Amino acid sequence: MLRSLRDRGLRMTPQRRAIVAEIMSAEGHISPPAVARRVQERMPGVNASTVYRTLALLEGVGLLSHAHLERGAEYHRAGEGDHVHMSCSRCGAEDDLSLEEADALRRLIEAHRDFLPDFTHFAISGLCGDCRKAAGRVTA
Amino acid sequence: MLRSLRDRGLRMTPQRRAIVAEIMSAEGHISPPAVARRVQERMPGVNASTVYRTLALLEGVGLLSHAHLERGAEYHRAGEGDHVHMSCSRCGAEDDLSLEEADALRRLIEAHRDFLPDFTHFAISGLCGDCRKAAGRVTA
DNA sequence: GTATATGCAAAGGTTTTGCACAGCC
DNA sequence: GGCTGTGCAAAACCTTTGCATATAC
Repeated sequence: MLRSLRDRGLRMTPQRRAIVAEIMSAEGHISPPAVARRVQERMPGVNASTVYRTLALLEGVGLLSHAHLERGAEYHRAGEGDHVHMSCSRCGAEDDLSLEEADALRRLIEAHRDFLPDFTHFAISGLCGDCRKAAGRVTA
Repeated sequence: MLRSLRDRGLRMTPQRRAIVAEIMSAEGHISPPAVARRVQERMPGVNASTVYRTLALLEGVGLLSHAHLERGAEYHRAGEGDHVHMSCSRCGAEDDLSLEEADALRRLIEAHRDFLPDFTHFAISGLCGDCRKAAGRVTA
């Protein structure tokens, strides 16, 4: 991944190393402010603007992607680990859908519309099993 | 709808009337700052904080819902008109999916997971037909 | 040595909050 | 008249930007 940067005439600075390390070590997604906080713990003085610029840069190169979850944009390693986020609007529980599973959704939409969906970009909101039962009791 | 408020011991003020009117007249979704701007055109002096408080209130009562689109949260009348937003990540084109169409997606997810998705809450990102062809030419 | 990256500071935008006053019921 | 709602002002966030300095290559 360092190579991706070098090939573009970009530099591998200590700050970038730290930011990359933090995102790679974070399982799943992480928000820019969270990245900033964590990086600053290990490397005080790193500025938030550097974090934002680096995240945008790494996304531009294709190393990272961002997705929109309930709390806002979150970054994650691009590629292999991609998956669809499902979050319960009632209790906040999170679950994932593999790309294989999402593929069935994709085909369904393509059958109706001339549109190629990317379900990894926005989360899918809804009710988890437990909350569904609970809500049913209250509402009905 | 005024009744929904009265029944809760809530008051129908001119500001609320204006805010409700603005959202109901807006086809589709509208962001809080946009609501504020429009309301202030007709009723100068209405404060943004009033708009935010009112939107939250109306959502709590069930009159409004908000959805997350590419540009952030947007409010819309709850109920009937609900639909799924699909937006092209390349050109920004928007298209909708009816709830009937979305129902097929729902069933698919329910078949795999114990999760009841609400596709109206987050948009679905992807490539529209035109951009898909265009992107295909470039990438492939 | 030079172009890139960073820190700093400031600004922009959205959203929230505390408080005193106004106004709906 | 009492309690809710509003305006105002301030603050809390998040994010972006301009510029001088530092530094990777």
